[in-house]
Amino acid sequence: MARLSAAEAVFNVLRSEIESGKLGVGAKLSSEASLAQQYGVSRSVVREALRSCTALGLTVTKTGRGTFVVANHVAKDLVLGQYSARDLTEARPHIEVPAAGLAAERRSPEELDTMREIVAAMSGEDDPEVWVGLDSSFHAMIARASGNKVFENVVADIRDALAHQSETLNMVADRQHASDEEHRRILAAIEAGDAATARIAMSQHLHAVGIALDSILNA
Amino acid sequence: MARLSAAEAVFNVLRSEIESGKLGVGAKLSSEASLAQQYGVSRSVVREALRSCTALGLTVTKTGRGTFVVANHVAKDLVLGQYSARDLTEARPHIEVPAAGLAAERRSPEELDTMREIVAAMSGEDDPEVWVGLDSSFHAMIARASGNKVFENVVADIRDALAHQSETLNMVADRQHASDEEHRRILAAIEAGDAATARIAMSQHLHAVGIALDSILNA
DNA sequence: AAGGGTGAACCTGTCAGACAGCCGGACAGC
DNA sequence: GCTGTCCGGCTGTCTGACAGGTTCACCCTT
Repeated sequence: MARLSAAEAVFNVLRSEIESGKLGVGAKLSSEASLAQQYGVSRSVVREALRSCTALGLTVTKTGRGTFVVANHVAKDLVLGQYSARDLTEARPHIEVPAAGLAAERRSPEELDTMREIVAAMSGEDDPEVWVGLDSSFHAMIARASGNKVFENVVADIRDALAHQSETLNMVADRQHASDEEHRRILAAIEAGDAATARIAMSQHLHAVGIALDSILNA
Repeated sequence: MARLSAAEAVFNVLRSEIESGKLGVGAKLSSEASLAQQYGVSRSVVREALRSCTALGLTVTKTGRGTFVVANHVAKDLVLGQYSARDLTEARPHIEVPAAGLAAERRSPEELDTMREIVAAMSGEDDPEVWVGLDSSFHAMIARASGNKVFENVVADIRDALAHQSETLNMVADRQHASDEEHRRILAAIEAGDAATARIAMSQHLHAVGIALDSILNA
């Protein structure tokens, strides 16, 4: 590990105190002078550390008043609808298929229960908007059950994007019953701990969804 | 618009020069003293502005040497330490391999140029911290060249996670020369528009990196 | 002539001190 | 009660200084 400079050290302390929630949003930090004294460094060093926090969006500094916490964690600057339909169709198999395989191997009983509930609820659901929400939750749940936070996060991203694309709703009417059946097959494979079958079932499901999306977009 | 301080103004100028590509990845900025003179401010102000750039992951500063550009855009989504090493090793092939294939088919001449610059800069670089920054930019650039924003975003995520894991730095000494060679092979395939070879080369590269990481973690 | 060592020049990291301008609150006067 | 003024605290910026890391040309040795 590279020896860190005093400024980096102070920055790390400040960041961890802010992110740990010890300093709530809206709280005022001590003055630069007193922070300097507290950490045994000069004011210049404190100012550089505070600049780093500000650059990350954790704090804002007001002339004559002080520095205030404005966020507990580095903001996720997610632009809804930033993904095109092609982006999604193209990327999802590469992410959700292996995630389904891992989910079959690693899912906890609680996660399995949640998936069952979701699938059951979807079967009896005919409100498109509700159904889409459940569908998203199903995919997100599989990603979480994969035990891999990368998959979990990217699927959450995809879910948010889909939820805000009107094409999704248009698609539901045609695809709902077929999807329900595909979901049951995926769930069955994950219940059985059969990773290979889970991957195949997810792959087929996404393929069918992709075709349906294409046909709507090209209509 | 709030009147901005001199430090903010200098930061904005530096950031725009870096993000516009006027200062290529790997380039060295002028010294703090000459930047101060150039913008008509004191060195303290320049240092605060540089800290902001560093906090955003655009630059790294090395004692006695200078400040160097390591990325030309700000990652949207800083997720410090969110992913475990296993998460990353497991997920990366599923995302970066297809991304490399798409990049071979879709890369623009400009993107190709940037990749060449990064690879060239890496060859002559022996400072681990700078090299890691360039390596991250290379992977991020491939993801962007894939033309798929899902891949672009998730690789940016991974990049930030890796940049803040100390294991990454420990790994570099052993892997640097081998990685340079692997990067050249990936770049060559993307230059040639050969998607299959690009996928294979990226797959081998990630496999090697994964093994190196494992050996460090289990040591 | 090749090679190795050394020092000067340059760079960043940090410090102390200073002053102007902004802000909030206390306080006196109306 | 309202207002205007003043003061103490805070940030924004500057200056000058010194320590320690880095580079490279130059010189001495071999």
